[in-house]
Amino acid sequence: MIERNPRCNLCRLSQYTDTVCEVGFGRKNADIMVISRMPNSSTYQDMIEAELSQAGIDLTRCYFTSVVKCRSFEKDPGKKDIKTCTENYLDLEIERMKPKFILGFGNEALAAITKNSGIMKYRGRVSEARGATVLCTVSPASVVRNPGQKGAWQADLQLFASTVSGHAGGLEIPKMAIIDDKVKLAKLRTLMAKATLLSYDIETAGQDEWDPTAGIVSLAGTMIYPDADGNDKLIVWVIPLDHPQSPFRKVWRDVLRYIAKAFEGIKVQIAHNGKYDAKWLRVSKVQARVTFDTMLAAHLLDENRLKGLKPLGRMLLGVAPWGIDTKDLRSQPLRPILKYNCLDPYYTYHIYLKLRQDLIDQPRLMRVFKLMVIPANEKLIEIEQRGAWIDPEKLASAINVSFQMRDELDRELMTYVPDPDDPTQDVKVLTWPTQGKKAKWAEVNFNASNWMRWWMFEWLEFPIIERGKVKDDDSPGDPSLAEATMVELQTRFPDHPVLKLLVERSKWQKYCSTYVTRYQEVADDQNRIHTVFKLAGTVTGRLSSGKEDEEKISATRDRGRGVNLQQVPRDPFIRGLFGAPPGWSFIEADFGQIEFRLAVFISRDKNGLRLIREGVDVHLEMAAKMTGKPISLVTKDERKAAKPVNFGYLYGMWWKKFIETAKMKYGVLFTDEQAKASRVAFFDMYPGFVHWHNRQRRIVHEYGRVQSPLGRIRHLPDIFSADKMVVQEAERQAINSPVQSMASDMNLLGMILLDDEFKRLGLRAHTLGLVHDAINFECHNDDLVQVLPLIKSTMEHLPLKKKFGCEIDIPIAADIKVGSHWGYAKELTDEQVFNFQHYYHEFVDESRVS
DNA sequence: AGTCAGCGCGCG
DNA sequence: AAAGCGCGCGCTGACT
Repeated sequence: MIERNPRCNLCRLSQYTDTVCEVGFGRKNADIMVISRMPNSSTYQDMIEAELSQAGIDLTRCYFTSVVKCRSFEKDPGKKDIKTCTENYLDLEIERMKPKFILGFGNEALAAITKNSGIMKYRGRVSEARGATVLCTVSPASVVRNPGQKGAWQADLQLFASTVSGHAGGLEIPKMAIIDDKVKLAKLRTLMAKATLLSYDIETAGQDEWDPTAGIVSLAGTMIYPDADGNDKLIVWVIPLDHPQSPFRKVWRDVLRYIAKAFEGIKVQIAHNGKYDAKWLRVSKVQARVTFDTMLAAHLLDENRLKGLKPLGRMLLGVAPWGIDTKDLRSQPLRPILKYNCLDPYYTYHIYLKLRQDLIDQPRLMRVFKLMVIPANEKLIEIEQRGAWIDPEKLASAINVSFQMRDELDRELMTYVPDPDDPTQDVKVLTWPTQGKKAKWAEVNFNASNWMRWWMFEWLEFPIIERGKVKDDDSPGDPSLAEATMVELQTRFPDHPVLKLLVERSKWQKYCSTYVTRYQEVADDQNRIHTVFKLAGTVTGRLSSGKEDEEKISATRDRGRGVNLQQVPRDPFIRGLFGAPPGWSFIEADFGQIEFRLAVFISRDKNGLRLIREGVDVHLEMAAKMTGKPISLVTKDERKAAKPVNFGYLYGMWWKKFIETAKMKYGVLFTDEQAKASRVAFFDMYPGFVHWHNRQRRIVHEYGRVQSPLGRIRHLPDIFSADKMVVQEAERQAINSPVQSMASDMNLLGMILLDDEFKRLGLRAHTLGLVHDAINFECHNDDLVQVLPLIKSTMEHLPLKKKFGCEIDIPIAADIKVGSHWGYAKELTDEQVFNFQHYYHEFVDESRVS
């Protein structure tokens, strides 16, 4: 094959290895090439060989080689090393051997073979490159470090084996019925009316369902219906809709309306990420529902697994990835679109059969699925479609103010910037950095740019306090320009005006870029802002908020409409933009100190139970304990400083981090001794937490997973890692997860029940969104008197015992705020909530009429 | 022009 | 020896 060169010194790695330049080994005319990132240790080589044989690969057909040829434990290969080494060795090996199949391990192998980067994205995909069929997956080192990856890793290798053997897929693909004329459509509708189950999927074109140029390209289903003898029959069908080659291209909306009623009548409606499909279909007047979502079920059963339809198809059904490039479907030929559109719901149906059985085998999870996940999904469809109202006048003025503030700060800062064309004033100006290949002067840029680093640390000569990650080539990381650095510099140079200006500027810059302008870009013609809430976006069961994955792809332009409504700055300048339209009020209902309460509930700490039952402010209590003062003398700042103590130490924070948090978030300084003492004080106050932490550690070490009191499971396979740091991380997650999980499930359940009640009682109130432990509503002013007490009592008395067999023996508090706008909503006392008619005028601005 | 990692910061 | 947890996303700069 190729010669090794023991004197090779083309890259740095040769200096860090015992054996310079180990080339590949194995069969010389092999048709399978296995490429690792560097020459494998015998452990990893054994691991790979064992798995490959297990998957059915004949090892004598293989040639094993690597991207870089020097193995080093001290030094990770950098980009340059990889490039140099590949060009000189691996490229030759591939060229000479001409393998039919290539298996790559790790991101380095992926990059060397396919020029792509991002192994977590590209893993497990079969593609063509270098004249071979290629599959890449994570490296064995990564699997050992994070044992949670093992299952998916084995599935990748099995897929590779089945690709090699040519026996792809365990499912027979049935004939598809293409519904392309009126007669077939009428027949389909008749079958639909009888059907008991439908798995459906749509292909779409256009930015989102409200885009005037948007359309549903095709609708496909896999359907179960009884035949004349009452036996279940399966049919796979697809209707071409808004596509140039479709017979229905001009009447596709009518076609959907024609089948709507039959569709809506089907009892079991299955989809993968069905919220997306349902939203599109509802815009076209088909009230599609999701009674079983395979993505949500897969995620609930194992939150760590890949939950896309294709990976699930590969892992659960053993089918090879299918599909087409979904960009601009209307410019592609129709036929393959229909074919692939059919496969999605067909495979979804088979995944459904498996996952449903898995849930039946785990009744507690099934309960969470049926009582929490599926109803929440239904509510979220409506919440996302309704959107949150933003005040158009306030928004317009906020945009003006934000830009004015930022530009004014820029102008002030510019007085400290030298003129680059006037080197006479100071020779240092000659070091003004360049940018780009043509040695162009860098523009002034007060964001975290290279120019900014020069200006701060060379021109203004501030000391470098903190640096970022060390680079690949061992050069030191970039000097930090984070706010924490600025604050630290401020303590050293309190009189320097630049620091204050910069901290202020970064706030306004963020408002301009991330908030106000974005809000205006995405607001619809009713001044509503829409988000996408994901029920499978977090490992704990919390929702995440933002946009569809597809919308994230284009980086700058066409950024998609989805906005994260869980990170709206608390500053009333921003939060005050959101509200309720005239005639309506905005309500925020949040669970007070919920995570702390639940930690006490779960740990059974006696003192914690007592404090909570007595309604004591735990932060105030901690402040008193830390300062040694009686509660009445504790200042506001001291109480503020106690907050990070409670929340940090609760989840395993160490005192060093406490000092940082206290300084950064609350501007309170602590010495090492005070910090250590605060940690002691915390566990002294809540001794039960120590035992609870230990119990969680014991459970996770034994079972590799923990469960929340409502039944949600967090799998923590990393607990079996050989890396101590990884293990400890998993231990802290085992402590945090059940608490965070239960809190967010309570919030979710509260939302579901309230939304049901509003509908049942005909109250004009809607959920606008969820923020982890809070629910935001809008409510017609005339219905506030009924709605406010309903919200409070529902949230404080959730039927957890009835629904999840979990009896809570501590008080739960829902704090209610009302106002015309979120940022200005005022908190109500219990008396005000339950007798709102007497306080109406205090909280409702009647000059705002609809 | 698009992609990606790293940083930094918004929220609970 | 070293240690909160959970998210999304805009910007920069390097690269293709």
